[in-house]
Amino acid sequence: MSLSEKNLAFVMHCGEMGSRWGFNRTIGQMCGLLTITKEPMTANEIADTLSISRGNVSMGIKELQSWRLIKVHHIPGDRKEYYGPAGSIWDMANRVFEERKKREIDPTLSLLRDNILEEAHTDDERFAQQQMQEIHDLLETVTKWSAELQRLSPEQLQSLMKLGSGIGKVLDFKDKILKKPGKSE
Amino acid sequence: MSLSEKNLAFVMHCGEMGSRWGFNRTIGQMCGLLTITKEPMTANEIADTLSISRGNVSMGIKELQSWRLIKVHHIPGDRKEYYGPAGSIWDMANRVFEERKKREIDPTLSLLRDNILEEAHTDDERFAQQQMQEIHDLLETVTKWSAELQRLSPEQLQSLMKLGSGIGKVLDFKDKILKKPGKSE
DNA sequence: ATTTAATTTCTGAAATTTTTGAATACTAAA
DNA sequence: TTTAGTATTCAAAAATTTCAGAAATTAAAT
Repeated sequence: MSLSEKNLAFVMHCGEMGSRWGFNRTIGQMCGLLTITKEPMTANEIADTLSISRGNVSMGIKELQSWRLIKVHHIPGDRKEYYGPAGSIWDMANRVFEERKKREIDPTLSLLRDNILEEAHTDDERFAQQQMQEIHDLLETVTKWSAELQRLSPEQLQSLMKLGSGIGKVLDFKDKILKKPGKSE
Repeated sequence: MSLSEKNLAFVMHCGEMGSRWGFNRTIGQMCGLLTITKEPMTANEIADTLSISRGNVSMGIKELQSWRLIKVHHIPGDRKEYYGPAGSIWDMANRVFEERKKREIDPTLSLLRDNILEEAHTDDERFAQQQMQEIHDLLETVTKWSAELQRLSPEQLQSLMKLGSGIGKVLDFKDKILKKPGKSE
């Protein structure tokens, strides 16, 4: 199992970006490799292709599964496990996004909630609390919004994405349109 | 300069989240501290408050400045530098987002572009290239979109964010409304 | 110019993270 | 039950990152 020069370059790039994307080098490489490889690969093939230890691959697989980025395939009469991407590119991006939200936003949101509930005593605390409130509100909006996006049908999403600079126009219309009953929130 | 228990908890939390947010513990703490502290602080105050070395603070400041998250204040007749947040919470979130895009997406986008330009020779390469094309298109859409969002006025953004589940409805209307001329892309 | 106050850079030590590879566990077939 | 093929675990080694503190630098004040 050896990669063409270009494909190798891509896989290595994934490794280098790995840590920025939330995992480590090896896992980034594995993810990249499985994404551009047509047929699912065995753990040993992965290890050989990337020149890393078998144990490392095993850990990497576990991690990628916890991100729900890869899935296992089986071939009848063969007891090896074959790994491939868990879905489309779009699916994978969504998973990464979701998982990162869980790790990067949710814990902070929860801490902020607790903190905001308590009463501020000093002036310093009052100012701090205001700031925390703002952070909280911002994170909550983002959270709600991403949940909203995930709820849209693929067509709607497509439509929204393609909107581009049209978004401003549509927003302006929105006010006129949504003059239905009263409160909605 | 000592922090109340609650504020300390927040600052330490920022430290723990630091690496997930793209910097390291110390820098996370510094960022949190400066954000909830009303008055700008000197490097020494920061070092004392967080019990870290003066040199470390200096490096942290440089890093936070490269993220454009803090700015310097001067007090007439005082040659120390005072550091405070570079803008509102919203501004800061934007900066982090922007900066991370620059670090996490742009390099990949550029690699993918190069890769896609070349011609695929083998079947494996063809498949790989298809996948890369998809990743590329996705990242480009995200990029364009975030640029679009940044172009909106704060009011429009507010409006968009508050939309929540209304987004679906608005999208449906959009098709009817935008039945202007023909192509828009 | 010299002194003084401040900031920045640098180095190696410490802490943390990643990786390996041998030992162990698992599982299906013989 | 045993064996063979496979996957997983985990302690130790390697690599990387972070950090304190000293030395160097810069800039203001005298």
